[in-house]
Amino acid sequence: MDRKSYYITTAIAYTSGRPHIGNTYEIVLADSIARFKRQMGYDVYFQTGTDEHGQKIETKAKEAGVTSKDFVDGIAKQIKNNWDLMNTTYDRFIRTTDEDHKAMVQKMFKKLYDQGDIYKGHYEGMYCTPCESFFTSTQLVDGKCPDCGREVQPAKEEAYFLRLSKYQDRLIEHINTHKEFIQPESRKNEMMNNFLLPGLQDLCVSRTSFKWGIPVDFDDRHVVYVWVDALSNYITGLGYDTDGNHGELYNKYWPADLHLLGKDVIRFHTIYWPIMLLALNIPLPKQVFGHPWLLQNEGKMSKSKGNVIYAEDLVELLSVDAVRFFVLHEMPFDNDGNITWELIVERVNSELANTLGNLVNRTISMSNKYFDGIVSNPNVLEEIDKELMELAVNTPKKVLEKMDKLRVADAISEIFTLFKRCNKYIDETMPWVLAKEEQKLDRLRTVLYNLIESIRIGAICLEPFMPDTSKNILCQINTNNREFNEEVFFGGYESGNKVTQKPEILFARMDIKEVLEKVETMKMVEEDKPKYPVVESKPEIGIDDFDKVLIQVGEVLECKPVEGAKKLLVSQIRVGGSVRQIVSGIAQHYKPEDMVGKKVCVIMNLKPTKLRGVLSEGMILAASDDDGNLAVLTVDKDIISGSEIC
RNA sequence: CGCGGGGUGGAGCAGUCUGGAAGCUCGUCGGGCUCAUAACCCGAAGGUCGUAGGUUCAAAUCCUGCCCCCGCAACCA
Repeated sequence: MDRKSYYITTAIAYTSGRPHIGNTYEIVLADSIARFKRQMGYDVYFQTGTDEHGQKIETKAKEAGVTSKDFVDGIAKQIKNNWDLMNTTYDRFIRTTDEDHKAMVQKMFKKLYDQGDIYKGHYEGMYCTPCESFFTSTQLVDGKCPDCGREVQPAKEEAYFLRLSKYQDRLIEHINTHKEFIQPESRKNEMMNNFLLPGLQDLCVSRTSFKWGIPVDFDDRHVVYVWVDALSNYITGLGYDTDGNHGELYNKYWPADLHLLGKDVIRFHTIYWPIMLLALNIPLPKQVFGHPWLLQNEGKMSKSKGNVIYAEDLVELLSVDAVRFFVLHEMPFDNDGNITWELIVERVNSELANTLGNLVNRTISMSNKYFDGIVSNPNVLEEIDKELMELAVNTPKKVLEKMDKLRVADAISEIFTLFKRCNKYIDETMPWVLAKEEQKLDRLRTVLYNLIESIRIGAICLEPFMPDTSKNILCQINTNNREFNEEVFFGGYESGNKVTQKPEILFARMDIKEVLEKVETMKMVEEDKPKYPVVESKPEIGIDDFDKVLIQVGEVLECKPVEGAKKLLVSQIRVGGSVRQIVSGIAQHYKPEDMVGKKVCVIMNLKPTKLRGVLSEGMILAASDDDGNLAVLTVDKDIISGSEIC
């Protein structure tokens, strides 16, 4: 019998910068659902990846002085490393710069154009030339560019449009008849009231203002709008083909069971994407879930606010599972969650160290102390055992119920309720008292067996959320019975097994003061890292271009300030047999007497000019960074004045 | 009157759809226990559920007005 398939995706991450804990949350959330479905016996395909095109990336790459491709290669690697660090089990990491993806997006665009769903038109709006961006009149701030504050002009640009209007009624119908399509429901209302019911404007799906994108193959002045490009990944990654020659994965897994994404991009996934699919005559995904954000102190995380928390830092201080636990447990279903170091430490101490870690530790310790680690079940039950046993058996069911509603945080809480009940059970049964009386040893054995068995069931339930911890616990109690089963019965633990002799601390308690100090230290290290200057790249030149510049070594004979100028020094420089007078803007960095005797590099064939009325016959080469530091170029070894630099 | 979400003991949240004695985690205070990671278990204090009205035998929950916070507003990905 074929197992039921389950296709889950995350939104692909935009490669404009280093991923922070909010990005990491999404992949961990998706991973926990994917793992859970696998545990339930589904044949799961889990896709994630990176969205790598667009103007923003082109600009950022330019600032960094690298090609767009090199830029996204670097970030994509960072993102993938981050996903791997978090122990996520994706099946494919797709990049929108992958050749198979690019080729199919072009075919899709062409097909939509051929059938008339994409048409050529004009985009009109207010244009800001320095920002190379169009804005609607409502976006303008005081009639000026919202980004840079400069004047904007009305402008018109040729562009391709997707006929959203044609499909909007079908989409509204679909949303109304598929209650589960958009989750949580509040997002559905938002989309309906804001966009669908007032009526959709056709979407501009091409750009000519920049080049970093997938070219429209029949009109190469245009590149495909990044969202059209990005959303397509969900089917191109499976081998969808416009001609119907789909890959095996596509036939098996599409339509997707769940698109998981941040609430900020829900519009793209519940309006544009379904309409693209409708136009291509492809079934719609079954569910789109817009998860909330992880916020830090009442504000969205952003680099400009300097309040960004990175997963790598968290993992370094805690552990992968602690971080997974925190983000999964702390994030409510449809409200934004908070993340602060104080909150993290509190949760780790209270839930992981105290409730779970200590429970496992004390139970194993008692087994060793009283029975040399042998856990057996003589079945000397008492009334008091009932509640624990019932709860243990019901926990997997409760987890399933919560997971079916994507209530991941609640699912985890159910598991911890069981662990808390175990702790209480220890106090109720008082094993240390039983141990004192010979005739109560079988009762003691039963109590410990009940605990180990409850821990076993809890640990199995924990696997999707905290895979390492789950495995660790099951190893420590030394059981091979690790199958998740909804209809679990109490007693699956192999009676007579021997638990580990030395229980390992699962989670150490943390001290908030120490943690904050370490965070400070990490921040310092971060700040100590060199800040590379932003240098705009220039067009490629040949060696012949370089040859046009004559640079020679010169020796500074004398140097004095230029009268009336704060920044200028005038130097007499001997270059070979002749002496040149050169004015340089270095007065704030060098004293005149420091310059004398230096062997500097001089551009000789620069057109002479007058600065502050003083003749300058060339230029001294110097390097400067973004913080205003400046250093004059000198030669590494002593070499005779007049030597050419080549 | 653009749209959506939120305002519940000191902190973070659930409960609101389907009205019926206000719940969870942390913190505070008191007690118990000693197997364990100063942990675990029990108990207590602390809330007029943003505010003003309305419906009802009964409202955190339904209706109306107001105040405050946050997000979105479609060429920003």
